[in-house]
Amino acid sequence: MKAKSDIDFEKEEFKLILNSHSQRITAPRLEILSILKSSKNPLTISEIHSQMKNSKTDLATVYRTLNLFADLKIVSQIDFKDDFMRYELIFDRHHHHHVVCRTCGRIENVEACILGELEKMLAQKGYTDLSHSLEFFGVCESCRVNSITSKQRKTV
Amino acid sequence: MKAKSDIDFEKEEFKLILNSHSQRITAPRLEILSILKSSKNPLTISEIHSQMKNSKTDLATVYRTLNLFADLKIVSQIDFKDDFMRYELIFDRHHHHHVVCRTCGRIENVEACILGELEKMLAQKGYTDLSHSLEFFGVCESCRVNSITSKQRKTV
DNA sequence: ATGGATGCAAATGATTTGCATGAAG
DNA sequence: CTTCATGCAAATCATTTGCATCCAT
Repeated sequence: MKAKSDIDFEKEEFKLILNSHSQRITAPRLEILSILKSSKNPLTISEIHSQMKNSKTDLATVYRTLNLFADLKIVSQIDFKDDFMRYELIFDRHHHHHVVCRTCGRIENVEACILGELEKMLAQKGYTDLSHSLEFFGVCESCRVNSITSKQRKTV
Repeated sequence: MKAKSDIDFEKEEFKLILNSHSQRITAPRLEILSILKSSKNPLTISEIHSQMKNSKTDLATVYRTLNLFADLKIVSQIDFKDDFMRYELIFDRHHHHHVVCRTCGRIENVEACILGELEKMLAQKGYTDLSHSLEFFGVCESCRVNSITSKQRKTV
């Protein structure tokens, strides 16, 4: 559990971020930042919305806020090829990618990124302002084990 | 322009593909395969639909067909973070990625792929059945030049 | 005060689905 | 002749938008 001073500190940090982008400081914005900060994984809009204490905040506000944050590059938008966009804080974490288990959906970070060379190649071709998106998909160890177990069960 | 014998050959190829997956050979399926084969870039559903001669083919059929092809791994589904999925034939091309110009939308292939090492690392962590998606975004040379030109125009 | 943020409700638009019919094997 | 694909129309569902009100500055 967080101590009160930590909460205050966090709040000040969020206010600074909003101020530095000339954006108004409002309760929904602070709460959304706090939810994102305390999550290890990228979150969907409805996950964020359902974690809000102030339950009268409208879904539309959550959408508008995260679009704003994405434009300001406060969050990154992540696409796991299901029906939902996911959002993750950018500041205070370094660039990374994700592995998503195709079976249980668990998400792990992949810290390594060796795409510098590829981007260099593209820069030589004349591209500027380069970015990339990279996601991995697979079946994690525990899901593999479970699936083997259940196959054995079937054959018995 | 394609010679008749080429068209026949292509058609036979498509029939073989469908047969090998125990899928029925129908006019919409053959036509969609042909459109995909003749395109250099991944296509959206509505691009495919509007290129169909047999204009009574329903959009729903195009959706169903491409979902089927994706399940069978005849096409790959590509996500450029706009509102549309794109589809590209897998067979007869080797694995590659894309650069999308953020300004004009032009798409170029990126043949190099150096992700083998990263996937190996994930395999050691216990992941199986690995795949990845990788897309680059940037501003292409001609768009950069145009934008500089128009800035100069403004300052004059 | 006043411009921007929010809540509410309605619109949008890509994708999916139910069902009756028609074609493929 | 039976299974499965298609056309048509309606439904779904994430996301966006218009507008009146409220709040941060």
